[in-house]
Amino acid sequence: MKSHATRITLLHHGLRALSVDGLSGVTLGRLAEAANLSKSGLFAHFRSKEQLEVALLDEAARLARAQVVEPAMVAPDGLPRLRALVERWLGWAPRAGLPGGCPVAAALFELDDSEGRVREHVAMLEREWRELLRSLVASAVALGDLHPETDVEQFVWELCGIYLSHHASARFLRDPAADARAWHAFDALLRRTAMPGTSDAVQ
Amino acid sequence: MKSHATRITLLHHGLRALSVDGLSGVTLGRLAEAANLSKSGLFAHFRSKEQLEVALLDEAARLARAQVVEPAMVAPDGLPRLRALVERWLGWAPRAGLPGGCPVAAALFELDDSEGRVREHVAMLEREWRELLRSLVASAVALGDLHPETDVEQFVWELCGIYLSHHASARFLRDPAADARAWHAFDALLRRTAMPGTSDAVQ
DNA sequence: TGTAAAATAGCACGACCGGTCGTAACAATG
DNA sequence: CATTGTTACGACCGGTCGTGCTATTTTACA
Repeated sequence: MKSHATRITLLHHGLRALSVDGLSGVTLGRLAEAANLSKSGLFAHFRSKEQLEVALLDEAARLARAQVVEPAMVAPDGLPRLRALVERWLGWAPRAGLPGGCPVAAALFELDDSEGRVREHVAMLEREWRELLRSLVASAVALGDLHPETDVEQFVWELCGIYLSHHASARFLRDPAADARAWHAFDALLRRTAMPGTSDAVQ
Repeated sequence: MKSHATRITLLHHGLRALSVDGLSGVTLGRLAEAANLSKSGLFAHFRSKEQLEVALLDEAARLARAQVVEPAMVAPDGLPRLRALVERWLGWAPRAGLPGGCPVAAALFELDDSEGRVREHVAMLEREWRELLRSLVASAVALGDLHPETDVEQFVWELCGIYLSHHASARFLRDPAADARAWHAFDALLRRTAMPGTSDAVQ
């Protein structure tokens, strides 16, 4: 019982550090100090650095589900729900109380040339996320909010580009217009796939 | 004279390591070993880790200028030149002989929550790069290849999103369709800003 | 309340980190 | 030829890394 509470604390502080410093920036020593625990006490919870990293990524995904996905799911199915999700997705990390940026986005660039379990885990999370996006876009297509021949995969790919560009311009360049740029891009993407005349249809 | 040759070697090996492991993954010890030099011998060239990182980022920019910008500049001014640049930009790092991905793109996500000279240097490089993009887009507008009321800043912002999404899908997800997705997105962006009817004009 | 089990602390390890030291070979310059 | 500055070496600094092993404390339950 006590163990569970301690684990919560560790994941909490670990996720904060992860969002700021990235996977390689989270160290056992610093995390133990932040959680008021000895390094070996911490080590007993996660039997390796690798397992800690996986647990932290899962915690990030759990938080995103709670703060981004679930609230968006109350919106009406179709385009409104997709828009609600994007609304909560862009810049979700600070809004969820994290001091840094989206840990998964950062991991995409930190681990792109690595191998191993952690990379595979990030890949799985990212595939699941894109699958969620695909299902929302597909619903919008099925309900007639988007052109019936919309290339769903392409739509999701470009939406991810908007998210990454927003992350870079908001967090790194600290551009106050980042939100406006992202919405402008998203609206243009919607316009493209909504109007039959200039559609994005597959041949 | 000998000093210069050694420095070239160090930058060469350092840039390779940078593209794979990121800034924090480049260590003095490993770089010295890769360049067959003692750690203190290496230290005589760069008087701190920070200065090494700045030098490596400059080297990456220099390489990009030679492999991406200069070859593209021979294309006719306007849209052809812009297209030529994008052609060489997407996936330029491996094409330039680097074993990993674009060091600057990775740095955007590695340093987004840090402070200091290195971050400022990356910010400068990124600002310069976007300025180059802006000038090419503006030329395409001036020559009538794009709608006269094109929002140049927005165009560049979305183009950067395409680059980042391409980086993520090509390098992390290892999606073979990454190139096709990026070109599809770029073409759609061009179509949007070329056709007066569905333009992206500022009000 | 006694006791087994779980949770945490203490300590040590080998490796590596960025960085400094004194020193020596070498080049260029006066 | 003497001097000076650069380049490189090897040893070493205090610290931190991830990870074991062994106590000791704390908790949960009979």
